[in-house]
Amino acid sequence: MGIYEELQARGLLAQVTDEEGIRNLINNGKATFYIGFDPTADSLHVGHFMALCLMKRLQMAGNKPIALLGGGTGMIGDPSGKTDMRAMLTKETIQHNIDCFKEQMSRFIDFSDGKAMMVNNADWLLDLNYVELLREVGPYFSVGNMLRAECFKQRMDREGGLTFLEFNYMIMQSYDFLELYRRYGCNLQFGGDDQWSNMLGGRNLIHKKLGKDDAEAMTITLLLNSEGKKMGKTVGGAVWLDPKKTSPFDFYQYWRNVADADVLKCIRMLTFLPLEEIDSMDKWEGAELNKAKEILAYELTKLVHGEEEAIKAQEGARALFSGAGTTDMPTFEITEEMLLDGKIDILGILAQSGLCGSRSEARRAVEQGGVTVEEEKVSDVKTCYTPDQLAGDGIVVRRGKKNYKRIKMA
RNA sequence: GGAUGGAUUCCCGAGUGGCCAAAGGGGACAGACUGUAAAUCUGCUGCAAAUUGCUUCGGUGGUUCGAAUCCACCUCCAUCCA
Repeated sequence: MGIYEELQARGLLAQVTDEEGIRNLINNGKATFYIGFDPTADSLHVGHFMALCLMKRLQMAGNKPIALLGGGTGMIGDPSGKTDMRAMLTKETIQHNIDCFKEQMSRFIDFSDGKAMMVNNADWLLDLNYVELLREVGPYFSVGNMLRAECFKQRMDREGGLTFLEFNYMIMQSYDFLELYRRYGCNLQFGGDDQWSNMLGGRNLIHKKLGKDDAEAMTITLLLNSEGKKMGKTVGGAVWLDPKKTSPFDFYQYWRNVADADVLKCIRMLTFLPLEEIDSMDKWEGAELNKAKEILAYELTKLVHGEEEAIKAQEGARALFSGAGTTDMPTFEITEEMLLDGKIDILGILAQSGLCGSRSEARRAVEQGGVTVEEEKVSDVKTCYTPDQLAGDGIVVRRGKKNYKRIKMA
C-alpha cells in the first residue's frame, strides 16, 4: 500500500486536484510539497499537529516537505473560517512566534541534510511593489471567481464584513505557491480543507502565469468532533503543543475525554499505529472504548511530549481516577499573607489556588457539594484550616471530578 | 459624504423611568446516573465581610428623589444610496 492509499484509509484526504497525478507523485517520493503555517500565536496547537504528522508521513515516504511560515501573510490575516477579522500582529510578535514555531517543528520533522526546508514568505512578500505585483498577478485573478469562493461568501454575509486587506489573502497565498514553484520546484500544496479555494488560486496562477500544469493541491480533512466543531479547542482556548501552555497531563486528559463517537477517528487520523491494529479496535463498544481513549491519549502525548511524559501523565491519571495514591499533581503553596487570624478558610484556598475563579464561585461549589478535602466532602463554607494542618505534604483539595490540587504551606 | 437601524452580563437575546444583578436560550460549572463518554434530570452562573452591601447594560456629561430605559455629544458596527 502506498502512502496515498494509507492517507486515504486514515480518512485524512478531503479534496485533491488530480487523484492519479498526486498518487503517482507522492507514492514515488517525487513530491516537493508545502504547508503554510500562520504565526498567530507563540505555540503550535493541535490543528497544526495534524499538518505536522502529515508532513512526517510524506517525508517518511521520501517526499520533501517545505514548511512555509507566514511571516508575510501573517501581516494580513486569513479570513477563511473566521467570523471576526483577525487582529493585526506587529512584526516583532510575528517574528517571535516564528521562532517558537521553528523550535517546535524541528522536533517532528527531520530538517537535516536538506531533507526538509523551512522558509518564511516574508522574504518575498514584504518587498513586493504594489504596482509591479498588480501587473504580475492581477490579470490572472477573476474577482467574480474570488467572490464565489465559499470563505468570502460567508464573510460577506456576516457581521464585520470582509475588508480589502483580507480579500487579498488569497492572492498572497497564491503568490507563495508560485514563488515556491519557481524557487524550489514545489509541486504540491497541502492545507486544511478551509484553504481549498486559496490553494486553487495558487495552482491556477502557476498554470496561467507560467503555463505549467504540474502543480497540484490537496486538502486534509478538518478534524471535527461529532458535533461538527473543530477539535483541539477548549473553552479556555486551544490545546497547545507547548508544555508550558498546556501541560502534558492536561494534554493527555483532553484526549482521554473525547466523545465515544470520535475516538476511532482520532486514532486513525492522528496516531501512527498500524491500520490493522486500528481496524481491530473498530469493533469495540461501550466501556471497551475507554481502552481506546487511553491508547489515543497515550500515543498522542508520547508523540508530542515524549514517552516519559506520556507514562507520567497516564499513571497520574490512573491514580487520580481510581482514587488511590495521588503522587503527581499540581501543588499550590499558601503563604503567610493569605492567612487571616492564623488560618485560612476553604473559600480562600479554592480562590487563591485557582481551583475556583472567585470566592463566590468557591462558595457555590461548596454549597453544591462539589468540594472535597482528602476525599471528605466539605459542606460548611466556613471551614478553616490552620498552618499545622497544611504542614508537610499538606492536603489534597478537589473541585468537581477532575480538578485536584495539593495545598500546603510555603 | 447622506439616510436608516444597532451596541445589554461568557455568547445569542428580552427589557424603553422604580417591582432590575437585569426574562429566555446556549455554553460553562457542580450534583445524580455512568465508563474520566454521550443522553437525561437537578442546581447554579457579577463581586464581596453575604437575609445585607458594592460594581455592571458602547463612552462622556446631563435631566430626575430614582436611568439599561429620557436628553446631548462622541466612538464603533450593519444595511441602503453615492
